[in-house]
Formats: sequence, C-alpha cells, structure tokens
Amino acid sequence: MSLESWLKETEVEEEITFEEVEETTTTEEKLRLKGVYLVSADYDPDRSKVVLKFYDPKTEKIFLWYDCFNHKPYCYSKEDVEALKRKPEISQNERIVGLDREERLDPITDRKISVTKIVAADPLAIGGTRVSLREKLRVWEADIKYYLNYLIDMDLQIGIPYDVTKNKITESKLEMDPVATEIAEKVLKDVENKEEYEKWLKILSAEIPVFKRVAFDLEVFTEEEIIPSTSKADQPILAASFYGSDGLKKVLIHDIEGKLTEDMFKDKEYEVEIFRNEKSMIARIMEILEQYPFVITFNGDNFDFPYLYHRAIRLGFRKEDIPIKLGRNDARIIWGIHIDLYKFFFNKSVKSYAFKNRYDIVSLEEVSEALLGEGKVKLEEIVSKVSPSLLADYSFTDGKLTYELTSFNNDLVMKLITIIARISNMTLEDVCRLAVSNWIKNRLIQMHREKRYLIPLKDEIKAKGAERFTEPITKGKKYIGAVVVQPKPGVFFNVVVMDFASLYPSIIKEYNISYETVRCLHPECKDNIIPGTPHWVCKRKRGLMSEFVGIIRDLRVRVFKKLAKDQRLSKNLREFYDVVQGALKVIINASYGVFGSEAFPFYYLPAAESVTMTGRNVITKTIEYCRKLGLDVIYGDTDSLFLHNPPENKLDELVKFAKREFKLDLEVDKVYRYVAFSVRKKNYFGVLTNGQIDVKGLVGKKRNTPKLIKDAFFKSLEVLREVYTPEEFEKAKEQVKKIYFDTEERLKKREFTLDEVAISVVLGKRLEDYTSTTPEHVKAAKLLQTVMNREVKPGEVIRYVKTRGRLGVKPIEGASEKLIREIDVKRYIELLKSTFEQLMDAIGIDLEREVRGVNRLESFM
DNA sequence: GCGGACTGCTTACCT
DNA sequence: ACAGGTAAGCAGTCCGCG
Repeated sequence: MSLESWLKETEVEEEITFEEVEETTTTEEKLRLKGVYLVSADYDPDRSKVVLKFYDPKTEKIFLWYDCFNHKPYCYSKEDVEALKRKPEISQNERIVGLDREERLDPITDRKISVTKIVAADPLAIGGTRVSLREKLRVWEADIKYYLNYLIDMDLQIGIPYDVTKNKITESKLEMDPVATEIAEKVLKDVENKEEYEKWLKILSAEIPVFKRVAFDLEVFTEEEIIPSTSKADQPILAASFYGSDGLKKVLIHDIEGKLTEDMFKDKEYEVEIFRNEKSMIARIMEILEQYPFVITFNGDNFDFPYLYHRAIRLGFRKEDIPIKLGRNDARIIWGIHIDLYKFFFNKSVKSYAFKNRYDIVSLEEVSEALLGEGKVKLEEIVSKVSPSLLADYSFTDGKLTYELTSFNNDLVMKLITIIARISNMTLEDVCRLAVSNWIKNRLIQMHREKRYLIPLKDEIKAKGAERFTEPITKGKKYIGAVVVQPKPGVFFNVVVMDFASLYPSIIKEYNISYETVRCLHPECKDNIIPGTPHWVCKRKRGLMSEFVGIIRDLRVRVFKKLAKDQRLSKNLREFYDVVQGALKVIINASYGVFGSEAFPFYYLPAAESVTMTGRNVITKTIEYCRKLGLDVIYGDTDSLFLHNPPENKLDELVKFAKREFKLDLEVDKVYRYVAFSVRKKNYFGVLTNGQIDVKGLVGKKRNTPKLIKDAFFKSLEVLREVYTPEEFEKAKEQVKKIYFDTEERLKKREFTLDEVAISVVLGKRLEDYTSTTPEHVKAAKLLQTVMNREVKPGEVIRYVKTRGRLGVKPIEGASEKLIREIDVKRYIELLKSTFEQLMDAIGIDLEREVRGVNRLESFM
C-alpha cells in the first residue's frame, strides 16, 4: 500500500481522542497533601492564574494547585500615582487594576525612594507583547517571569517538601541529620548573617525523592538522511520507545506494510506493541506518557514533542485534546514535567564543571559513550530502511540511554537538576533549559526583593560606573584577564603546585565585589581602591553578589565537602552531599564570568575587571614573596604557582603570607615527580607522585589530532612515565626518538588505515557563514554537501584526510580504503613532527637536528 | 609571477 | 547567551624582486 492511500484510509476511521486529563485535586474540599515537593510553576492563561506543580513521592503523582490568593502581576514606576493616572497608557488601560505607593531602596545610590506599584490583571499587560506596559513606559521589575515572581512573593521554594491543603501551603518539617547539624552549628557560630545560612542549610540538605519518570523517544520516516520537519509532520511515525523508572521497557511499532506479527519480537528484552493505525498509536503514546509525572527526552523540545503534536493534529486530533504545550523554545506537558537532556548537557557549566568536558559534542551517542560507557545501536542505513527488528532495537536503546543518563550514579543528574533548582529557585524545567547566568540572575532577583531593593535597569548599572578601565591582552576581548607566568624550559624533578582555592569567587567574597559596591556613591569608600585600577569598593554595605557567592562558597567548603567525607554517615548520604557540593561548585565557578557577560542583567565591567585585577595583584605579589623566600617559581597560571624543590617550612610561610596579606587560602594542589616545560605557556606534561601522567595543552592530546599521531604520542608518554631520575631520561629519550621515526616510517610506507589519519574538526557555524576564509574542514564539509548530497550542520564533527588532490582534503564519510593512495604523506609527517617537537622541546631533544642527521645517513645509503 | 613575512580566522585548549 | 589568555595551522594579502 502506498503511503498516500494509507493516509487517506485512516482519515475515515472513527475518531480517537485522548483520555481526559485528570481533573485537578483543588476542586476536592478535603485536599490534604503531606510532604509533596514543589517542582514547578507556570501561568495558566485560561484561568488567569498561576499553577503550581507538586510531586508526591508516596503516590508518585503530580498535583496541580491553582492560586487561590488572587495574586496579580505587577511592575514599578518611579512616578507617583497622580502622574501615572494622567498617562493614557495607564488611565485608558482596563487591564491595569491598581496603583500603590511603596518604599524601596535604590541599591545604586543606597537611598530610599518612593515608587508606584502598577498592578495588572494579567502578565501580558506588563510584558510579553508589543503593547505591554514595559514597551510604553519606563518601568522596573517588569521582565521577571510571572510565575517566578509569584514564588518569590509567596515565599515558596522549589525543590523542597510542603504540606498542602486547598488554600494553604506550609513547609513540611524537615529533620536534619545529626552529623550535618553538628557540622553546620560550628559554621553558624562565626558568620555575619546566621539566619540566611540556616535557611540555605535547610533547603540544601533536604532529602530528594526518587522521581517516577519515563524516557521517551520517537522514530520518524525519512527519505534521506535529514531530520524530518516538525512543523509539516508529513511523514509517519515509525516507532516510539519508553523506558521507565518502574521497569517499563516498551517499543511501539508502526506496521505500515501490515506484515508484522508479535512473534517477530519474541525474544527482545522489551515488550512490543504493533499498530496498523498511526492514530491509535499516537493515542497510546499519550496514554503511556501520562502515567508518568516526569518525561525525559533527548531533544524533545525541538523534535519528539513538536513532531508528536503536529502529527497528531495532522491525523485529526483536536488541539485541546493534546496535553502538550509548545513554546518558542520548549515543549511542556501539562500533567507533569518534561526534562530535555539535550539542553541540560549542552549547558556550558554543566559540561565543564559538572562533567569535566568528558564529552565534546552534545549528542545522545557522545554523551552516553562518555558518561555511561555505552553507545547507540549502529545503523548502516537510515531508520526508514532497516528491518523492523533493528528499528525496534535502535529505538529502544535510545530510550534506554536517555533514561540511564538520568539514573547513573544513583540518579546523579536528577539530583543535580533539583539542587540547582533549589539554589536558583527556578522550576526544574527552566533549570535544564536555561544557562547559568539565568540561574544566578533569579536568585539575585529574590535577594533584591527580600531586602526591598528596587532592581535597577541595565542602563542604570551601566550609567553608574565609568567604562572599563583595563585593556585586554587578547584582541576582541573587553577587559584584562589573568596572569600567565612564562615557564622556565626544561625538566624539573619534585615540583609542588600551590594554588588559591577558587580564587575568583573568593575575591568576590572577601573584597565585596558586586555591581552596586564597586564604585559606590559613598564618599568615604573612595579610598578603598582595587590595586591597579581607579575603582574603589564599598565599605558600608555587603554587596549582593558578594553575599551570595560567600554563602554558597562557605557552605560548600565548610559544610557539604566535609559531610561528603564524613565516615559516620552512610554511603548513600555521603554521595548525596557530594552531589550538593558539586552543584554548589557549578554555581560558584560561574559567578565571576557572568559579570563580564552582556546577557547577565547585573553585567558590570568594573566589577569583572576588579576581580581579574585583584587576581593579578595577588599572584604577582605572591611570586615576589616567593623570591624573598628563595622559592623557585618555574610556572604559574591565573591562580597557581609551580615551585621547584620547595622546602616544607617555606611553603607554610607562603600559605600564611597569602592569608595575612589577601585573606585567601593557598594550598597544595598536586606534586609532580617531574614536570617538563618548553617555552610555551599552557603547554606542559608531568608525572605526578602517584605515577599518573598529566598532559596540558600539547597538540598530541587534542581531539583533532589524527589517531596515528596521537597513539605515537601517548606511547611516548608511557615511556616517560617510567622515568624516576635525570639519568633515566637518556634512555627514555632514545625510545621516544624511536617511536617518532617508526611512526614516520609507517607514514612513508602508507602502512595505516584511513581511520588512523582522519582529522576530526567541529564545524563551528553554517557553511555559508564562512565568509572570510575556507578552512580545511569546511572544504571537506562542502564536498560532503555538494558531491555526496549530505546536509551538514553546525556542531557536527567533520572527519577528513589531507590529500594530494586540488583541494588538498577529502571527507572520510563514504570513502573506501582506496583513498589511502591519495593521502598527502608529507603533510602528515609535518604534523607528526610538530606534535613531537612540543614534547621533545621540553625534554631537550632537538628534533630538527635529529631529522637532518638521519636524512643525511639515509642519503648515503 | 613567486615566495616569504605577516595578519586574521578558526579551533581547541588552560585556568 | 559565564570570562580572558595561549598555541597552532591554514587562508589570504602584501611586498619585494630588474
């Protein structure tokens, strides 16, 4: 049967609709829920109310709770009520329902001001459309999402348990672990704002429930290797897979040709349901999904849910019967929480701080391979062409991997998301979709509100400070960054690396850096200068950012890191506290960067450069003190100092100096048996005292280096790992040389596979955006697109080889081993040479001379 | 018209 | 939509050279 006739046939079938979404419990008079976790909030435009989502771990269900306090959205004006009433934007707007005078503190001037609260009937009257108040008048606090505003006003905290009745929400009593209490009490004794700490301790140490969830993945028919259009949704769904925390393992298969039987899938590890009718299959998909309060996808915002939605519409479902809400950048499910892992793993902070850049490309394949050690089912062809059995396996594995990404290490990812939601007080959905500047922004907004500060507008912050003062070292940057010490070339045995514990956040904390405190308006603060700048810092008030970073940092170092190691606690609990301290670290590490990012509402270059300039001063002064102590500084970068053969007692003195002089913690980071430097910065290797190899920045470890060269490089490192004394170096050097020449021989004789000489480079932007130059990988990508008719997208890895042909490159995809004959061996030898030069430079081999020597020898033979 | 010096673009890395 | 600093290769341009 052709696809077209098949579609026609389905249209005449009887109407299938989704089951009614469960009526919310608010209508029940008796509603009484205990220990239910607040996980989300949203605005329901139909009821003109905020809806809260509570997760009950006992029944494993989500309850929707609609506002019953008649809370209204609002913003502020600096004009008085009378003046506002004279404005047509206010007087002729029936959606403005109230004007109230209020007192606020302007954090920039540190003076009380009177403002008018403009109350509206719905959030769109404030902002979000072209005719909203925000676009017409100069108003404050008008771009806070309404449901987040609600949480703040109602003093609600995401991620902790509540007892809920129809018209009352109270925090559940939380029992803190006695060990945690003991450690926390010590810290509480000497902090300036005890209540704030207590609040945080309670929020962060609350238990996290197991979230009942299902991972969901859709496979759709496609003619070519292109992603089907979600808006057209003109191709049938082929399969849907489910993997649930309750053990559900299921694949729904669409039997387009009417040839499938259940027997064909008998020995699978998952159940299979076969559907002749796509419409019933969609209804079944929805039925399964709705049994789970949390739905996990990998890219469900931009593919699975929009496709499902539009396909359902196309097949005749009514809009109001589909419980999916498609936004500009997200897909929400009205009965629960949709978590899109693609967005979460794409997050720069998550990628680097939580997962240490263990994955480079954000794809289900790469991320699972890196974090789970398990990849997708490999297909030789596109999904539309493989056998039903293979398609089912493929789909199932995608669902399974997606689920496992949330369950590995004892539900690490779910916990991480929950803890970040607690810190930022954002919904779980927002946490996994928005970036770190948003997380920090939301918590700062709440802090402003709690202190009754009026949140300044971006232009007010900008107008307050002079432009940046420093010149960046790197072209195209906005201000100066860190100091990198020129390394002393050579091999050094017994090297101790000292570093300042989270230097920038500590500076923000200790030096009171915040947008309102740097260049404050108090005359008496103007002598409190940041070294090397004309900026000064407030002496009268603690800055908001400084307070926030200070608390988070203290709690991490003094409470949660300790708890994570406390042997009196169960392994489970220690693991949990370790996740907490890890989440705190993610936030702390990003706290400086946001000051220099325009996307951040509290963007303020004088604050950013105050941090880096203080850092420069700290490291420079510490190096000077090392000289005084007779310590030999052979290298340093930003917050670290490499000391050659330092006497123990001198190190103690250095630590004391840092504490006394800067109030900062300097500590031993690592100790090298030996470390080898060339003249290059950020470029060295060493062997730690435990025998572990540490390579930094060398070409040999870069992801785009061909395997052949990489292997030779790491083989050499293995040799160097066995070196314990300067004498042993000589033998090792000979071995490294041999590895080099052996590899060169292999290249000359073409004894390699295509895979070994493939160069993998990420395509950074769309092909047509490379306007000034055409780098090699772009040439290869263009060949892929034009010759092989294969669409290439930014973010994709292009694998190519260097050839002797006109263009000099060819893509690997679809090529046979015959391509080896075209390889430009000469250019690979150059690559090998430069890779080894970095290594050999450091250990004192002049590669150029060695090569000439051998060549001369060869020419005689 | 050609080659070396130079600059700018691009990617990947370090802290 | 967190930052700046560094290395390296290649593409493209400029300049000198009878």
